[in-house]
Amino acid sequence: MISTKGRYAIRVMIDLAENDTGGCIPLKDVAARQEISKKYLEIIVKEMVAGGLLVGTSGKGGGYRLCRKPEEYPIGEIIELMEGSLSTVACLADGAPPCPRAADCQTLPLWAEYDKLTHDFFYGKRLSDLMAKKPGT
Amino acid sequence: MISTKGRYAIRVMIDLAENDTGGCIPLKDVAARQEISKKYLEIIVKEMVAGGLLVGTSGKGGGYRLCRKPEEYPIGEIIELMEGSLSTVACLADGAPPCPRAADCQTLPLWAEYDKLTHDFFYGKRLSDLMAKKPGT
DNA sequence: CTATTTGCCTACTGTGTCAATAGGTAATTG
DNA sequence: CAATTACCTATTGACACAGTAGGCAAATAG
Repeated sequence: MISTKGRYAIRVMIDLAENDTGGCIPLKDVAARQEISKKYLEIIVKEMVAGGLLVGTSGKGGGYRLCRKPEEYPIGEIIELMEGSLSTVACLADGAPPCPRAADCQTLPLWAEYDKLTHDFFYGKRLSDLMAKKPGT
Repeated sequence: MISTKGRYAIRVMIDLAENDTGGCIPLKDVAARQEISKKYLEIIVKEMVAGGLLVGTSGKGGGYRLCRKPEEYPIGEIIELMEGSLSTVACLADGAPPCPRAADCQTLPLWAEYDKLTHDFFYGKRLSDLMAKKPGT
C-alpha cells in the first residue's frame, strides 16, 4: 500500500510542474489547491528537498520549485524516496538482511518477478505523463 | 507491502499441496517444516478456513487439507483474502468510501493502471505454479 | 531598518496494524 | 479415558501513519 506520503508527493510535483512560472511557488498555494494540510505537507516536502527532487527557498518571494524538467522525473524515483522502497516484500527491500531461506524459498521467484514488474512500471512513467498541461505552454 | 500473513499463507498452501497424502496434515508439521511459529500460524490458518481456502478437522488424526486442486487456487485470491485487498492505494481498496476528488484526480489513472497490472499478475499465477513437486506424483 | 513572508526545525499525539505470545476450550480418535 | 488436534479470547510491545503545534531562521518588500 502506498501511503499518503508517496501520493501527496506526486501531487505536489504535478502541482509545481503545472503552475510553473519560472520562480518559486509557496507551499501555502500548493496546499490550498491540493486541499492538503500545509503543516503535513511541510514534512513531506522537506524529505523531497533532502532527496534532491525539489529546491526550497526561504524568505519573502520564496517557495519551492522543480530542479529538473518534468520528463526527467520517473515516478518510481518519487515513490521510492517517500516510501523507502518499491519492494513488495520485506526480504527484497533495500537494506534488508539476507534471508537464510532464500536459497530454497519457493515464493521468492514470485516476489522477484512482481518486483521487477513494479519497478519497470513506475520507472517507465514520468512526471510529464501525469500533467494535464504540457510543460512550457 | 505484503505482510507475513499473506506470505505465510502462501507457504502453508504450498506445504499442504506438496505433502498431500489424501488425508489431513496437522499444523504442527507445517509449522516445523516452514519454521514458523505454530501459534501465529493458527491465526492465519483460521482466516483461511473462514475464507474457503482450506478445511480443518479437529481431534486426533485431524489437521488441515486443501479443498481444491492446486491449479484451482489463484495466488491473487490468497493474497486478497489475507491482506484485505490487492489495491495499492486506499481510494481503490475494496470497501473504500468514494473520493470526492476522483473526477479530476490526476493520479487516479496511474493507480488504476497499476492495480490492473497487479490483479492480472497475481490472478494469472496458480498455486500449482509454485510447487516443486507436481500434484499427484 | 523593520515588518512580513516564507521555509525549516523539534517535539508531541492518537490511532491503528504487525507479529507474535499465552492460556484455555471443544472435538475427535485410538 | 487419554492423547491429539483444531479453535477461541485476550494481551503485548514495537512501530508506522497521519497529522498537529509552536517557534526559529532566512530573505525580501517597503
